[in-house]
Amino acid sequence: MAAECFMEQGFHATSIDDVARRLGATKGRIYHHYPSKIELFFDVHRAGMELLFSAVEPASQVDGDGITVLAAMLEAHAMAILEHHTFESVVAQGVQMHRFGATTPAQREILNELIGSRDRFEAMFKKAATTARKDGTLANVDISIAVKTLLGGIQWSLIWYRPQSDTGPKSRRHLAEQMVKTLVDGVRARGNTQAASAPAPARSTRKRG
Amino acid sequence: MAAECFMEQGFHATSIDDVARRLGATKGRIYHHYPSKIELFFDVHRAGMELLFSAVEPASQVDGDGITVLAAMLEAHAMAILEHHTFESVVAQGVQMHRFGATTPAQREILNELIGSRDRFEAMFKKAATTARKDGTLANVDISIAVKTLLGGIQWSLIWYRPQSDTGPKSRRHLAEQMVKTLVDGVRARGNTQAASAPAPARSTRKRG
DNA sequence: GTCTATATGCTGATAGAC
DNA sequence: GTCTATCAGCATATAGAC
Repeated sequence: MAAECFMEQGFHATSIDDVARRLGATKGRIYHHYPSKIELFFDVHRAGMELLFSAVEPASQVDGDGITVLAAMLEAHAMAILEHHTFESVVAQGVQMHRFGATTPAQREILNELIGSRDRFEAMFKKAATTARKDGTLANVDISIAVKTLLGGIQWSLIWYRPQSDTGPKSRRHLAEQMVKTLVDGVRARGNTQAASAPAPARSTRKRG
Repeated sequence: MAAECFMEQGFHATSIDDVARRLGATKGRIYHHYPSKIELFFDVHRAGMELLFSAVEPASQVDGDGITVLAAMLEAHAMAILEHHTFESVVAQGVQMHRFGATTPAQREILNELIGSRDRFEAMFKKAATTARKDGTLANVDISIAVKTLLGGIQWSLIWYRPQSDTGPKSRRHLAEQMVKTLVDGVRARGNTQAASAPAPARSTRKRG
């Protein structure tokens, strides 16, 4: 499936001719397999979601306390995003497309199905966070907002990650580990410094200069 | 400036007629002020970046240790993103556009300038993180990756945030606080549980079932 | 300054040859 | 199944009236 040009230019900027050219063929071939451009897009979207599920579901079954499971899921997600960033860019586009755009009722229905799977995906992380809460291993945060923020921290790598600067699975693993460490443990130093006990960030806007 | 329809449908899916209609006018008006569609887009992008700078720069001057300053900057950034999410969506699109697309050398040059300001923006956060490191208030993370992850966690709200479900500045403030708390303090419970001392997430994939 | 045509090119989709 | 025309519609941009 060479339909990953959607990633490079976006759905609207990508013409069927572009896809066909990259495939070394002409439009005829594509329209033989797909009735319309948007259904091709949906298919890529669907494949992207399946890749995410098959990466994260096993991770949700690891042994350990709540936060350990959540961290494993996040790392699996991060690895999947980096490895299949072409597909996952399309997924992200689909989410935005759902938010507005989709015109015909038929398209709307398919999009709803895809967004539904997206919601089930997020629910997996919420469930893991809830388990960690009961566990006592989750910090005192709003689970819904926290999960969106965690996933966002990882998914934003779709924007800045450049695969060509990648030397292979090892550097991807390093990236994934660092992202997850940042998100799970935070950037505030742990331990017995005075900063670690302050519960909320200061909001004074008094200036120095 | 009603050119925020770029946010709703994206650059390519938005026609000049769309923008003009929302403005209660016709194309003539727009082409009188802007020579082309992409220059209109660039102008919105530029405005979006200025909004970010004028939100975060004051926050970088608050009193406090390194992590406190960083947290204040993140919260200011989050508030700006939520308040001006239309403009910031355009900024995000511009980043992706830069990654590939931009065809003519003239467009490329303008985009480079805009992306340059984006890099200066990120550098502010890296500088604050470096200060916090010297401070001892920053956790042991890769600063470059951590900053990208922190900003990503906030910026992903561009995708899921629905302004209509917003009851005003107060709920935005709540969202911003929760996002920053999640990012700065992490989701792992702090304190004297056994989990808090484990440095890295487990990577065993042994299943239960 | 703002509007109403209008030119020009591109793109999604179709029909039919091979 | 895949390719080569080809149609029809739409979008950027321009020219000129008011």
